[in-house]
Amino acid sequence: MAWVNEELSRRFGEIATLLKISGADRFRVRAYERAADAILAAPVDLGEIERAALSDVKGIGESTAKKIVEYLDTGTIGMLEELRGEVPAGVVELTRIPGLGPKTAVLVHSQLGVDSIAGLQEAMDDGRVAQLKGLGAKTVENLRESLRRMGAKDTDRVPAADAIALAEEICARLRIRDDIQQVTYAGSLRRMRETIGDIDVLVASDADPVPIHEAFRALDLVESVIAAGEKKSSVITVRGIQADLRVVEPVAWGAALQYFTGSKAHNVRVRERAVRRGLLLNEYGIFHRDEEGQAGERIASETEADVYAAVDLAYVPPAMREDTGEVDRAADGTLPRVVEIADLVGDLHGHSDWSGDGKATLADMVAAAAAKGYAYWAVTDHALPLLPMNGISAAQLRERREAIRALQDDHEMAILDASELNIGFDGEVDYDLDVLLELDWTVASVHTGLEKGEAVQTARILHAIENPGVNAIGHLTGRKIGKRPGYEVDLAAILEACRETGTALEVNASPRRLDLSGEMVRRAVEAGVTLTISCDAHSVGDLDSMRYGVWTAQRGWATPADVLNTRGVDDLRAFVAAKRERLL
DNA sequence: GCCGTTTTCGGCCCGACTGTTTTCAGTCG
Repeated sequence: MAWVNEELSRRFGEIATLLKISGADRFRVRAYERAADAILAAPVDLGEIERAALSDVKGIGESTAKKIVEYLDTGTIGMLEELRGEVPAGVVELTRIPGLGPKTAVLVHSQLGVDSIAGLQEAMDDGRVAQLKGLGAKTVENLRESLRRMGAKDTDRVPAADAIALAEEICARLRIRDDIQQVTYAGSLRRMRETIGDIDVLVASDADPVPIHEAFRALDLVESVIAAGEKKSSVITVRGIQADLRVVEPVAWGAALQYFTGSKAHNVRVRERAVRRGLLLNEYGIFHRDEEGQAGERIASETEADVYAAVDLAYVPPAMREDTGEVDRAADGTLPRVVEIADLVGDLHGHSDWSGDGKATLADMVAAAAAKGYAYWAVTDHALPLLPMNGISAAQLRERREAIRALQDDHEMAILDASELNIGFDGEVDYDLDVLLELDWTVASVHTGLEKGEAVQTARILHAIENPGVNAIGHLTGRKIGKRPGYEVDLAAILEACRETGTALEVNASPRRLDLSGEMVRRAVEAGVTLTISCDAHSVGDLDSMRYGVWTAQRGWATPADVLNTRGVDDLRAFVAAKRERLL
């Protein structure tokens, strides 16, 4: 049976949305939103566990547990079906327009009978919307702009890979000002979510913030201004990505950074702890409350660690701030020490121009990897015959081996004689076993037949895992963020096979891939599977991507012990040898 | 609807900005 959590989470999220439009109590709405989050974050398949244990999951109470059981038994949730009957689908669609929330959606529906975006356009054109109480000409103009923008792109989120350079450019433009002490980007980009909705830039300045905001809004990267206040500016950049600026005093830097990094759900958790302690937490610091509950004396604000400590929490790395249990673990001192970039001593997936798609020579790639201070770097050029365009034959592989030997004399770093194998339709890989056993390391990946279904993909990958000459599975789902979704796999079965055989799973650090995803990393860690974090570099510049893989691994709570390339070259060779001994 | 250093009921995070208001509701993050 397939993992049921995602579908369940979607349904509870839909209940929350429909309840909100129906005007339900906001705390009840939030309870359903939290249930949806809790279900998505659960590290176990809710379809598989004891039903009595469902309400043990934080955020799932008696009522939610009942609905989960109902879904498992019947495939539907009665309450959701009823709500769908009450709220027209078109009204839900209206709330997808930025600036138009549930209140306005209900207003235009009840007063004007509008139940679609097309209907809204019409009602705006003939002036009926502007006549409604609380709405006016300016609101209509803003809604038109939102709709125009929505029509121009197919999604409101962009791959983080597309936003990173722009965010760094904005920061660099501001950093040159001498009235600015600190500047960084925060938000979902700092948490390394794989797609982002906007870029959040934070500035610390002890000067007048107004000129800083003016300068930000006047950047030539800015296409239009959405909001222009004294403390906050919002703009649309030339690439269509929204960017927000907040300017705070240097003393509030830590509190503002914590606040502005999010996630929203994480911040709510932390602020709830503050409330229970009679404190107030906002973007300016953590404060005692006076008799009226207003902010009194400031307790902490200068660093994020100070803020967490003030509510008795260990520091939480940004990538873990998603309200998936990290606050409770930070409270009782059991938050895992997640892997950091400094823990990595090697990179186990990279290409030279021996591969058809490699952009740099073996010598250049090796030199660049050595400059990172690595103990080892695996050159995993593509293989033949399964990848005709880019692969190399067994004979070329042996030729390359001579080149590696020659280079090795110049480097302390071990150059691992390795290969990225292709997983064929039946799970076979390119080289014969005797050729595989001559190699130091192999990673096997799917490059063809991406359109095939879950059963086929799972079977071919499981077969590759059983091969004693395969040491890791590369980019497990084949996704390209923002371009194509990954194919489906039975992750539970693959994790089990990896653990049984001593095969690693790769966290591909290319910002276009991030494959495994953070969620899948979490499940792999739970299952006790060994991970690798590798750049899959095709150029010298790609070797800088390691941080994205590390942050993705952090999102899945991976510790140094979970990651093979935190270990020295002897341990790495032992890992390879252990699988061969087990299966041969 | 969920939950507990406020523990089985009474609370539930916090602030900025806009537009339409004349004191604030709606939206967003």
